Order: sequence, then structure tokens, then C-alpha cells
Amino acid sequence: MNDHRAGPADQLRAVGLRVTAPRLATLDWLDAHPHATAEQVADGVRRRLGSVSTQAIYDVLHACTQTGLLRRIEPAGHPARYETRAMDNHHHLVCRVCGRTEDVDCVVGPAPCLEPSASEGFVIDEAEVVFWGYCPQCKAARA
Amino acid sequence: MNDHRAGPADQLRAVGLRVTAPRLATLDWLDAHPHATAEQVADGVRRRLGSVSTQAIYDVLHACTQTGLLRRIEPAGHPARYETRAMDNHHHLVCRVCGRTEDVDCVVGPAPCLEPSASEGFVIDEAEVVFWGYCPQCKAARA
DNA sequence: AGGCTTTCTTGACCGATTCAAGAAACGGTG
DNA sequence: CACCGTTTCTTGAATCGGTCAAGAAAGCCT
Repeated sequence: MNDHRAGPADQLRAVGLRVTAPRLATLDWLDAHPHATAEQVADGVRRRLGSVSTQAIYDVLHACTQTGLLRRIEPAGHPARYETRAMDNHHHLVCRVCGRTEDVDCVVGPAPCLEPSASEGFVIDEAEVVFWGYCPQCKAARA
Repeated sequence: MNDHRAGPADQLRAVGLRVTAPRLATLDWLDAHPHATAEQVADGVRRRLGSVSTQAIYDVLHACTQTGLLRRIEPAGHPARYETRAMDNHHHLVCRVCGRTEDVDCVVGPAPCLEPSASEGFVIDEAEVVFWGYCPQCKAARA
């Protein structure tokens, strides 16, 4: 009834998507490897299923993103990354060099910087916060 | 001595870049048309100078971004945009449909959401905030 | 099991941007 | 003020991440 702690198959059914091997493998892989790129997901899924087309991976990621099962993050200058933590709007910490991405929970209480001063007639529905910096590895590599 | 209110030529000299027609035209155009894409900059520059290679535009934008004369914004799913307001870290309001971008001054006092809760060993040097929504035109078009 | 619809495979294609080589232009110097 | 070395611009090809399109295969409702 609820999709809290529901397996990937139930999650898919809950949003009206068919249950297929590429989709299950993608959701499983992303649960274990958050913030993976499409290419990394493809690698992981193929390791489990054998041959799967690149297009299928993109289709799966797209379908799951649109239905809210996945969240897509697109850090400037890096390929898009995906994560299963899609419902809460937490933020991200991104390495400028390698693109490594980590979760950051909301900083200033529940709703962070939402509500800008002047909105120019825009209808705003999301405030995205990205912290930019250098991960430990890349920081060490440039010294 | 200071580059406050200095013309584009002085700004270029101040950061050690040669003064060339494509650079002056680019900075002028962006002063008048903030948040323009590379293509829009190319159009504007060509309107003033005649033929200028696309690569030259990218080189100019790159050089000026690296030296701090320009700031590059890269909204997910849209081509990069550039602006001359590079020094203060204000934020942006982006239309999901057309990519139109507007400035938003800092919301919660001077330093907004900087300093995340857990930083995973990262060295953080910037907090980027993007407000996503629909501009008046695109909002009207989908009704 | 049948049949409609969704999803996957294959392969071409795309936009935005970058790389690489040589020609042209800037600007400090004699 | 002409020279020369370095920076910048031109030309043309290439790259990356991702999308489009058509048909084959598979899911799932009855």
C-alpha cells in the first residue's frame, strides 16, 4: 500500500511502470551506488544482466526520473548523476575536478533558502543548492 | 588603479589579457545583455564587428571567465550563460522551459546557505543556489 | 493463451563545446 | 616606429553526453 521500504518491483508498479530486468537492476544498482552516472549505471547493470543497450539505460533513467523514483542531478561541466533518494530535497556537494557527489542534508532548518527576494514574475517550484569544492583525493592530487 | 567603473579595455589589461575587438565587443554585449548564451554573444559581437569565428567567441568567454571578468552559469539542460556581474555571489532564477535566467540577490543575509552540515572531507569554496520555475511567458504558453 | 501496449535493440544523429594547426594581431622593446 | 615573441583568432575536424526513430521483443491484462 505504501512504497516505504517497498522493493524496486513494487515501486515500479506503484508509478505505473512495467517491471523489467533492466529497471530492477538499475534501481538496485543506484540504491547501492548513489550519484552514479549513466555510464556507471550501464556498467553495473551489464555486470548483472549481461548485454543491455545504452539506450535502454537512458530510457530507464528517464522513465524513473519522470515518475519520481529517481532524481537526476546535473552538475555544471559533468555528466548527469542519478540517485534513489528522490523525495526529500536534500542538497549536494560536488568535486570540481572529478565530479564526485555527496549528499548534504538541509542546512538551515527544513526549507533552506527558498523564497528569493524578487521573483520577476516567475513561478518558482524548487531551490537547488550545490556546494562546490574539492574531494579529498583530488585535493591531494593537486598538491 | 581600481577596476571599479573601469571600461572593458582597462578591465582586460588589469587581468593581463590583451585588448582585442572581439573581447571588447563581448564584454560590452554582456553588460547590456546579461545571461546570454555563447550563441547569443556571437550574434551580438558579429552584429558589431562583422565576421568573428565561433571559436574566438568561446576563447574570449573562456579567458574572461578564468580571469574573473565573467561568470559562467550552466543551468542543467540548457547551454551555458555568461554575465559580467562576477564578483558578488548572487544567485539565479532559471526558467525550466526556455532557460531564461534572472539575478536573485542573496536571500538570507550576506552568506546564505554556506557551510553544509557534513562535508565528507571536501574543501568547499562556493555555494551555488538556483531557483527553478517558469517564466511568465512559458507559464502562459502552457495554459 | 491472445493481443495491445510498453519497453528494448540497433544505428543514425544532434547540439554544445573543445582540440589542433597555422595565420594574424597585440604590445613591449630597441 | 618597426621588430619580434607571444597571445589570440581562423579554419576545420572531432568529441562527449545524450536523443531520435524504427522495428523486434517482452510485460501484463483478460
